[in-house]
Amino acid sequence: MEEEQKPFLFDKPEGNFSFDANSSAASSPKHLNLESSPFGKTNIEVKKEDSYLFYPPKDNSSEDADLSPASSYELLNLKSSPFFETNSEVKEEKSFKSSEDANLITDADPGYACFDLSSYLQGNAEVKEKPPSLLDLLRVYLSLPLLKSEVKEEIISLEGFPRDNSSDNAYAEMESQRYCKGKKKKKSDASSAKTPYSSTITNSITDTPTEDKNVGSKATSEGPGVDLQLQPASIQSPHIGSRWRIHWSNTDGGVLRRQMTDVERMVLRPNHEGEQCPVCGDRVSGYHYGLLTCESCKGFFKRTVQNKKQYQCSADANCHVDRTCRKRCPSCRFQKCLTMGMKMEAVRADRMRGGRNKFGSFYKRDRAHRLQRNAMRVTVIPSSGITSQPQTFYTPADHQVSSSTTDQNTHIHYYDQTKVKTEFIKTEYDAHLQSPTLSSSTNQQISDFIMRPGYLVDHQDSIAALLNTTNEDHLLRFPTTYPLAEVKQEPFDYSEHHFVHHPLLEYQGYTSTANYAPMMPIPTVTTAQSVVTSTSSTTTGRVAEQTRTSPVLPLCPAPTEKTVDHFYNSNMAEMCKTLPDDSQIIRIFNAAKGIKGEAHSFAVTVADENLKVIVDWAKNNQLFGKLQLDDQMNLLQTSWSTVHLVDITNAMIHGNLSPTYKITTGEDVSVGAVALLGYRLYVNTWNDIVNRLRNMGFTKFDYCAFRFLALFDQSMDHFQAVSTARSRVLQAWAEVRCSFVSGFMSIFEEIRRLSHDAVRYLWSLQSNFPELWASLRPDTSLVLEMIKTSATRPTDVTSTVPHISVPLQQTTYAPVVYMTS
DNA sequence: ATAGCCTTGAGC
DNA sequence: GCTCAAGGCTAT
Repeated sequence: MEEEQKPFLFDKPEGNFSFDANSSAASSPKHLNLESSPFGKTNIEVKKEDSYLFYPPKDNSSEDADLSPASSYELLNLKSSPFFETNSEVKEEKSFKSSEDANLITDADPGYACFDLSSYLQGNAEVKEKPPSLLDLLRVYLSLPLLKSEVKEEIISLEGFPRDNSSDNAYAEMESQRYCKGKKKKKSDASSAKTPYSSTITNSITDTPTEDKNVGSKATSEGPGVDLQLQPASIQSPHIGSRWRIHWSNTDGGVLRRQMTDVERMVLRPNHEGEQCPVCGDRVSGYHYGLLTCESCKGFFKRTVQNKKQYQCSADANCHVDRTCRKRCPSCRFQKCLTMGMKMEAVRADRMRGGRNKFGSFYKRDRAHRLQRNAMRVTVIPSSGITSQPQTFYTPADHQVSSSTTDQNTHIHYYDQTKVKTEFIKTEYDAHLQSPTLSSSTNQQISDFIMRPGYLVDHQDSIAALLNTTNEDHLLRFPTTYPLAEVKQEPFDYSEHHFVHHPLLEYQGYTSTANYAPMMPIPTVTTAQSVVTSTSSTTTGRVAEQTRTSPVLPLCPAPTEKTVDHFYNSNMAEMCKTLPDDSQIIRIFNAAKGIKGEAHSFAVTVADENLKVIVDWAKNNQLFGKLQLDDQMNLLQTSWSTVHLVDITNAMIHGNLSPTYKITTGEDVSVGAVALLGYRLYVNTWNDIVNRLRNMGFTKFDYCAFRFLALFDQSMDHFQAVSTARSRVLQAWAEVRCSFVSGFMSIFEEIRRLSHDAVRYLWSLQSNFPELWASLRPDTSLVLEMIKTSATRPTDVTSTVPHISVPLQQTTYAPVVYMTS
């Protein structure tokens, strides 16, 4: 056995181990059997030798094993593992609390060994003879290798697009299980445990679902392990709180794994998953009445039309509509449904159920358009591994995207050369379906544009394409939108056109054109405008002319092959792809507001949850990965607060967060107070920053640049990886902004300073308001531990950003109103 | 009234 | 026979 294993040790010092998974299958599924874990019998020997150990699949001859992530022979750092110190003392079976950790171990997984960082955060873990600090756990997490890209590809191939015979079974089961609800989906298949390699995807997906609402609390998931891939929900819901899970399982050959990253989740995402309803931002459930919308807007639209409801807006008919307030003004909600493209005629007068409607071909074409459009920016992950540079595909055929004559099969012909390519297109396509980040203000611009007279009649497909493009497209002023180019050749003048036919016009109560998307220009965006105008030298003076009549055109010049080529090959576009889903921060806020505690607890909970997102994002960055582990830790401790503030700032700019959140104490906490970790003194300053950036036309590119510049904090510029990252970001950013970045940079510096002030403030609570500090549960908050560590470590002379050393001027943190709640 | 889940059935 | 976008049902 030992001889067989040696090849997997590579050139690491040999750490002997003898592990027989078969001999130690735990009898109780609720028990953690350390003895059966790779740590169980190897620990002592490894201690003597080295802490590193490659863990091979237990059965290489298995066909499935070849496809499993086990084939990547992951590296375990046993010394860093939380089991390391405790293991020798736990010779026999050690159990988790079944009540708390039922979600960790499924019935289908006897012998499942699992260590859950979330449990540690909650203080629930049993194995804590010498519990590692939260920072230790972070170190473990960072030290874990990334999964190999082959795994992703195999998963994709099994999900099948187009399906092949080999994937039919899994696919069909997925489909059938879509209709199994809740507990029915729960795995109770004991045979799964007996045949650990029964499913390739089983071994590939270690994602563990957690209810979105359960941020920071006990996960209610069904647990990792066997057959998760057959539960779409497990892949679908990006979840908070479970991302830190690291587990080892008997059933899949003994691989220490980490949670899927956002990127991987995106790659794995099934249709519409993660997409946001263009009306309210909720999760899209499919095409409804002509548009990809959520279930609630579908129902709302149906009820409204079927019952011929007439709503009256009590305000100015321009109420904001999002998931949290969609019930508030049905008038504006319905208006937005129509504006976004829902079709009243798709509601059947005869109420006949089932079957297909006349929009079938529209949906199909729309899908094809999206697919083709997004194929243009496909990045194929080379099978050789994650270190290879992605290759960007670009095809001139995509210039015809959204043309009504586009052959929907074009992409298939073009890309079906290899399975991997085709399948990856699917995931990219899915990922870009109605971008979750399309802000309402952006939508408004779009609707302003499409509602211009004459446009609807001749450009139905174009409208659909336009409406369904990503936020990135619009925010970046890069067209979706070859059809747009056509349109632009004939500048519009509102005064010369009449409104076109629309079902709305025939609907009593909605006959006023005033109910259409308002024609008022959006606030002038001088910076963005000048940048884009200067970029599009090929579009001639027509741009200037259009500036007067359309709020959109000047920001969205007709694309040239050059500009499009530049965009789709730009580094910035690649960087943007790594950003977390915009809805992430919304979910964090919504979930955290339910956590018991006052405003500071709310803020710290939000920060803790977002920190996990930030860590995953950083961990997946190549340059970040080039840093030594200690430097990674230091960098994160320095930069997390700025990244966090940037995230909330971006969400606020684009209207993704409500201004205040009511927490369990009944208090309304402003987003600013949360963003600043409870430091309300500077909330107005921050609000001002938000407004200024909004008025400057803060785009996703800018957000991307801010986030990277925040992570790779200037104070760490003496590291090669950091300085390289910073210069790359600045260069890419300057390219897309045509060097007009100085205004943004000065505001970024303000944000950076604010974030550091906020951290100092929070730390000051420890001495100034010990009770409040204690109420924040510093023992279970990674954020607080980071702050504490930064504050108590020796000052780094190379840093330009002072570490928190002493509580600042106490007057600054006078008891203001922090204690009101 | 809302919104999540369920049933239906034409088209593929 | 499968898909998926219709309508229906029902707990809240």
